[in-house]
Amino acid sequence: MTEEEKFVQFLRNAGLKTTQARREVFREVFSRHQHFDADDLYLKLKERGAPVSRATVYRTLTLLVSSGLVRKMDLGEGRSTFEHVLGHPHHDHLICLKCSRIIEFNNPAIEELQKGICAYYGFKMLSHSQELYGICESCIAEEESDVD
Amino acid sequence: MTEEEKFVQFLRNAGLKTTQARREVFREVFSRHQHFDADDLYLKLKERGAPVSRATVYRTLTLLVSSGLVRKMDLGEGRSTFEHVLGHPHHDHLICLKCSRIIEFNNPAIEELQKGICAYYGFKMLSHSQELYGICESCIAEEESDVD
DNA sequence: ATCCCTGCAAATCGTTTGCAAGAGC
DNA sequence: GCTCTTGCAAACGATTTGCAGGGAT
Repeated sequence: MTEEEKFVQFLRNAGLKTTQARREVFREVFSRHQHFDADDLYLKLKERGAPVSRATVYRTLTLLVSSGLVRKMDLGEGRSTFEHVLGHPHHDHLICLKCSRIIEFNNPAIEELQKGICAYYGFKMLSHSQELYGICESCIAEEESDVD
Repeated sequence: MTEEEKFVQFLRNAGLKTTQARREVFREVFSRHQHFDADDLYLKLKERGAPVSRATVYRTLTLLVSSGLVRKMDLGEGRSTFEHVLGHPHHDHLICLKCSRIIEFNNPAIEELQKGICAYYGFKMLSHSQELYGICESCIAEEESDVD
């Protein structure tokens, strides 16, 4: 079953309708393989001639998150960041404070340690987020050459 | 040097003034040993008879963060969370999604692994945040007894 | 047909800011 | 006294929502 079929199925199960606007948002989300925010999506849809109101973009993103096809993250800075889940197994982020680049990483050893911490506190972990903030390799190189 | 003296010194160095309002906010922040948000502070100050406007609470929190005496965190849910640094060496959080309780933990092994990840990507880490979301021990117990 | 959806604009919420009056040095 | 501060209210930016008209089943 394709991701789009899964979404349609999700809508059907929830007694919701498969509308043109929802399809457009869906396609825009799945055409990207980087992180994005609601406004990125809104602007891209408008620019590509499939305008959907901001309200609908937000409403559809909420549905996509409920369906489990999209992940919503809070990487600081007010707005929420999203990414689709397909081909994106769980990972955490390195976030460059200069250029805002986001690098994904996955470290099973850390995940194991997290489980141990939860066990210690009798805590049942449902999800986690881990962001390392700093300066990425290319920005460091830039800083070194630039003598501004 | 006490924390308050450090704050006064910070203000002085920056050519800023040590006002009554700033002292009040400072004291309220340092009288707490849990996490809080700007509005908690605003309300507590008003209730305790040392009212300071919300604007000033926000402005002073910004100063406290710049001075390094207070840490600002984004634990999701819109508002920012703060905590003072005194006696609070670096730590991460377990956050209960039912009762909002926050448990602090510190795991040097994880920190080491993070450093390794950064080294791998040539990334210079300046700070990090790690939050494990789930259900805390007491809420689990409650769920088991309650048959609602 | 029925009920769900959409766009719009107004409403929210946390936070920031311009401005005129007031307090620190 | 000069300058930094404050409180107020308006401004903000992201997100949500009420409503009336328009589509999907």
